[in-house]
Amino acid sequence: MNQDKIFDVEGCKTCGHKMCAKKVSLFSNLTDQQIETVISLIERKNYKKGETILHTGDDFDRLYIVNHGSMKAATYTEEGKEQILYILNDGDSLGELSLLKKEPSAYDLIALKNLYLCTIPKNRFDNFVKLNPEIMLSIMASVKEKIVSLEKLVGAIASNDGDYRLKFLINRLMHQSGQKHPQGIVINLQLTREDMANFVGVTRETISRKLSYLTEKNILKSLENKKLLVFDPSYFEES
Amino acid sequence: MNQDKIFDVEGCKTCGHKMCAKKVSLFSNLTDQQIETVISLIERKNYKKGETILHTGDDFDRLYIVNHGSMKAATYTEEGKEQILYILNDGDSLGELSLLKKEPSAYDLIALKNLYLCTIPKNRFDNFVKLNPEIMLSIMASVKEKIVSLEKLVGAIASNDGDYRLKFLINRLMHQSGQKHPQGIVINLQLTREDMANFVGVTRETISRKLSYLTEKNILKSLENKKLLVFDPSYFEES
DNA sequence: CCATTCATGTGATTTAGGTCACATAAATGC
DNA sequence: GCATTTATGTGACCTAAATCACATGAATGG
Repeated sequence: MNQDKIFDVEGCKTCGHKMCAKKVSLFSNLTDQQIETVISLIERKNYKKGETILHTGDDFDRLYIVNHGSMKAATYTEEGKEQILYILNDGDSLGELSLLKKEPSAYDLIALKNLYLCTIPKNRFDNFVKLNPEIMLSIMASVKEKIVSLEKLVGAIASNDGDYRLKFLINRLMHQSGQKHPQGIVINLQLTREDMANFVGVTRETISRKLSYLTEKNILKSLENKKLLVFDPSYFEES
Repeated sequence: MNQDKIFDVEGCKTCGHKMCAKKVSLFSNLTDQQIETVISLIERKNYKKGETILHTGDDFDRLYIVNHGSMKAATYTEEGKEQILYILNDGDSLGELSLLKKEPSAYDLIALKNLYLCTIPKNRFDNFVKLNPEIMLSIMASVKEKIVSLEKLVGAIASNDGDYRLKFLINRLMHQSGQKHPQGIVINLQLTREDMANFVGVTRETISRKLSYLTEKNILKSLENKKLLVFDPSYFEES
């Protein structure tokens, strides 16, 4: 069987044998009927860890939905330093605004883990929206979430305080993808230290040192496979 | 005549004796008929420099449109440091997403100059959108602009490079509100050094020093009334 | 119009985090 | 399973900008 690049996902890893579009917040308010239609519009692909899904400048003409896995959206400075703007995981979507018009992508999309990705081509989605304008509200909610998340990121980075930036990062990751664990909360996005650094605007050395410190203090520790186990989530909650 | 707080703007300062809603990008695609309707929904108020229009936590249940003047939207860190997220001037709007639902404001809105402000209460605007759904496209365009602008701000601040942050700031201000001048481009937003600092996440001292340096190099100079005259705009263009 | 507040410029000092350098460890591919 | 690449930890050093301090200048309000 050709597992090379494209294959048909039998179903989502979490809920069984259907793309569980309902857990995608963008689709959470649709009727079962509408969900069926949405599912029929979807194209599925999978990507291996590290693979680039879309390059800066390529046509951004799809709605991207992470079925299972994680990916980052990143820009690059003139000197080549990566800036991660979004980290997406199960159920997250990107490109709601590609509805407007096809445009060259402002970022690279890169898989952080093996990725089961669903996309809906712009023209199909446009069509669906025309026939089901109620979804506009969900789209706006999703876009609003992105704005709020960017506003908070600006605030965290502008603080110029490494400890605060890291706190913000862990807090964000916990809420976005934290899973219960007997000893606390596990973050399993398979981010490298460099990814973390490139999200909050510090160097990998700084992340490394600060994580060492937090490990020493028994606030968290790293597990196999780039997982992070947070013993004391409250340490990262905004005070 | 009571000029205290509320008064009826006869018309916009720029184009004569009508609120020139057409120059508001949000309304740029509406028919004259629709524009008339929009105008009928507007409430007008004016504010003096420094006045707070809305406090963090107050109901954010209006669409705000700057008719004439400028204002900032700012959040505050735990230690009380201000972070400016948006600087709005003539024709700019804020609160397109208040369409979704009334929510406590995440920021303070504060007038930077004497401000002629138009607002449309949520329920009226909701109603208009229902009857004129085409405007959704303009709303999304406006929201998209905000996202792009935030993404760029993140990149600029995350660079951790003071010179670059300032370059970004001046570049942004030039494009947003720059006016032609025989010797270059004038920025007339009446931002204090501290405002500039609080937008790009540095201290006022740093802004002060870097502006002194640029003045020495004849790249810009400050004029009366907190105006900035940029002699060499190309210096600030992204390379 | 004067007094007080607020904004700005600039020096001196401190410091967090960047940079460079290297050793070790983990992952990957043939 | 070994070799090469990629990721990580940590020390030493350096630098840009924060901080502190103060003088001057501009704006504001009674």
